[in-house]
Amino acid sequence: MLQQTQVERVVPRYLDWLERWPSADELAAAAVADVIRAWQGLGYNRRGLNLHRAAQRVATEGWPDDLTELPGVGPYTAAAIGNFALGLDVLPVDTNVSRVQERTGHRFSPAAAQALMDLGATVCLARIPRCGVSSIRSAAEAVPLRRLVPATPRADVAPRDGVGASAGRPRPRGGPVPRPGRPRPAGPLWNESHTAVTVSDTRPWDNVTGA
DNA sequence: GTCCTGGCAT
DNA sequence: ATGCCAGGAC
Repeated sequence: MLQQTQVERVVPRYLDWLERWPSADELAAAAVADVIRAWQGLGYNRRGLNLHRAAQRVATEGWPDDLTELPGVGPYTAAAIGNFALGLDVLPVDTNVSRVQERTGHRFSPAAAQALMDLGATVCLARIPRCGVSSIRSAAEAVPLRRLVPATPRADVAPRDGVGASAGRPRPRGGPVPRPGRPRPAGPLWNESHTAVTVSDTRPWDNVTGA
C-alpha cells in the first residue's frame, strides 16, 4: 500500500485490511471483487490485484526466498520488507535515499534506512534541499558540484534562478549548495521517530554507516 | 531503456 | 493546465 501512497493515507486502510484479512491464507481465499472493493481509494488498483495474487502464491507455495518473485514486489519493496519486517541487512534504496547517497557520495549502511528516508523526505528534498538544517550538509559539501550536475544540460529543462544556480548552468535536480566546510556541533541526525542515530564532530555520516 | 498511473509541484 | 515524479513490469 505504501508504494506511491502516503503513510497517512494508508494507515487506517491498512488496519482495516489486516482486520479483515489477517493472513496471506485468508487474503488468498477472498474474492477478487472484494479485494478490489477494499482497495478503493488507495489508487493504483493493480497493486491490490498484485497483493491478492501474491497472497495466493504464498498460500499455495509458501514464502519465496526472493521476495521479488511475488507479483508487485520489485527490488525496493523486497529490500524494504527485508529491512523493516525481517531485520535483514539490506538497504531499501528509494528515490529519497538514492538522492541523499548521490549528494553525499556516501554508501550508507542498512541501519540508517529509516533515518535516510526521513532525511530525504523532509530535509534533503529533490527540488529545494534544506541544506541549512541538514545534519549531513558537510558530507554533501565534500562532493564536487561536477558530480551533482549532468555532463550536458538537459534541453527539456529550463534553467532556473535560485540559490545554487552557479556556473551559469541549470541544476535540474536541485543539488545541495556547496560551501566551504566548517566545524559543526554534534547532535541527533534526525528526529521524528526517535531513531537512535547520532552524529559525531568530525565525520557525522560515519556513525550512520556503522563504519 | 519505455510504459503505466495517481499524486504532486509549478 | 501542464509536466514531473516514482516503483514496478517488461
